[in-house]
Amino acid sequence: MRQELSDLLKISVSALIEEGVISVDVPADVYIERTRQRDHGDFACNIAMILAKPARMKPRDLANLLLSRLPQNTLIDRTEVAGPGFINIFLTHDAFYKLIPVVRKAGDSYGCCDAGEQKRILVEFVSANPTGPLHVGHGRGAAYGDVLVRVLRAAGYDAASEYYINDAGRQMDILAVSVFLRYLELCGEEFEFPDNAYQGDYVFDIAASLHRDLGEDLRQPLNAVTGSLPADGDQLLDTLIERAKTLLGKERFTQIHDLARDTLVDDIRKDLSQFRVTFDHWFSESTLVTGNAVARAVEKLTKNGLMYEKDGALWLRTTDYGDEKDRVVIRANGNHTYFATDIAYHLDKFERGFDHAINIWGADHHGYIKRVKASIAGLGQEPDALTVLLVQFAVLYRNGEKVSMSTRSGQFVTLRELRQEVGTDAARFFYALRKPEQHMDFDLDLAKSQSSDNPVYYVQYAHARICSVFKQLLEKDIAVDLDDSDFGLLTEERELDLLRELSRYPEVVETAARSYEPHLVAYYVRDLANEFHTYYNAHPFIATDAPLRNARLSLIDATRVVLANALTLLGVSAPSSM
RNA sequence: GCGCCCGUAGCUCAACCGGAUAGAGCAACGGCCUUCUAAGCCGUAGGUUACAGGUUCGAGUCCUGUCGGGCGUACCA
Repeated sequence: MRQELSDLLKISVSALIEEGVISVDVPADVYIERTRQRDHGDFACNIAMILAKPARMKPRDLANLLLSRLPQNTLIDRTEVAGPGFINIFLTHDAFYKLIPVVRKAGDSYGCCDAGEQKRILVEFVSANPTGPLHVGHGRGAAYGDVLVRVLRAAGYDAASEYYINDAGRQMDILAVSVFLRYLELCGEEFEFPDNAYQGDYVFDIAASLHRDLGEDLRQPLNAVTGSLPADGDQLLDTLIERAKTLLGKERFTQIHDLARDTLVDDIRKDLSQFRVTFDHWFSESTLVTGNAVARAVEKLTKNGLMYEKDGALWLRTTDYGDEKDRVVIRANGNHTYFATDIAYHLDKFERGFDHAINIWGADHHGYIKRVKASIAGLGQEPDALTVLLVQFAVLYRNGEKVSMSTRSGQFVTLRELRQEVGTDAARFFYALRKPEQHMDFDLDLAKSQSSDNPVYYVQYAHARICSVFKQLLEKDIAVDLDDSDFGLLTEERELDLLRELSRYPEVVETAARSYEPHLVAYYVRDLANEFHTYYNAHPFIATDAPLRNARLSLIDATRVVLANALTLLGVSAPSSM
């Protein structure tokens, strides 16, 4: 609808240029916006004010001239020039009426468009270390990423989702050692469990399954493991890792390591799946090492003259691309850094043929953006081919008090816990109502409460109400013919308001996709529910004569379709009864 | 110190490439169920958009500075 109006005005501009009345460049796109106030019409256009200066005309005069060249059409009822030079456009009722059959016929594809031109986009999100269950902070990234992927697809992008499994680093070794220590406890050993090893119950569970399957095969003399450890926490863990690797041998240490990883990845996958978040790919960091991708990336950067050696380490000259300092890729001890696998990973993404890569990171990682973009540029890619979207942490409040979280100490509210207490629908909608870069206060008591404060019920209720109306019709055996309705009977202000809202949906989806702001869909669907509830309270659907009844039922059926579509984009269910 | 993000009603948050009179929900107050689900609707009240400048026809939105909050500044992951 907006596009059609934009095209009409573009013809006006072109006409004036051709006639030689004004001498300006043809604008690529004439921007039309929804008005905030009803008496400004349905749409407004500021093109006259933008072109006034280059055309050397007064904005209002130019606006009138543009209107005089507007082509004939059936959409526009009347136009006016207002304020400093706005062109206000009032649409005909027919322009809205014809939407009803369009929506009902399109069904779940209403709102979809081809704005994305099927460009291939890879969206990587969550990517939490598989060293423990997901917490509510990951939930925010998961909800945001998943809805973004759904919105991108609806807007015509070929979007794929991916989870990057950080399974090649020290944290995983610490997890393996934590499991090993719990295993020794199960063998009857007694010692002080390091307080900076992983404390969670899941560590114990993995150890228990090892003990069940292998008995005491992995048992080592306690003194060889925990004897005379360094006092420093980090050194203590590193020493334990070394000893475990030596005592068990590489094969058996890897066995524990992989069991821990697979158990946790599997747990995360199930957890996310129940949160209705599924991934197209699960990408393992360790395959970059074993598959030589890291070496290949380093080689490529070396060939491009961006690597140098200093103090025994290999550095990437990221300062060439605006980073504050150069970064180490290969440490003096020969180990690759996390950054090294990240470089290889992004090289791999583009080698897979994606036009664009989106990374959704926790805001605490913002310091890495420059260096990753630098490495992409160093590999010969356009750095803008990567967009990093930051999700701010949710600060949790319980009983009015801030909840502090630490994965290592095992003190955190898990996503699973939230889901089970709040429900997936409410949790997802709660997250979806906030734009990602906004700091978020997450009130656990409110989210966990089943009260009507939670806006998700408000929207779902609107959908259920419509379904209920149609159920009533069946029960009362009232004939309904939605395909032959006289929409001209829909003259109530509330009906036109509702239609106007329905017409907005495709624009919302497209804007949400283009700006990576899926929260717009959440706000839209709440507004739509509000329009419907207002209508519902003001006018009867069933207890009217047949022609009006059919027209009104067609309208609310179209509303039902859009409510369901928007909820689906948010990954929230649309119940037919509540 | 430097860098990034943020600052909008009492609280939580919106505001469509910069547009006209900044909007919702919650909390407060007052109304609406013999009729399709009251998990609903209608109304009232609530604001110097942190502060000070600047850019222009027009700024919550862009620029500069100040204040306040969060995060980051590793041969950690």
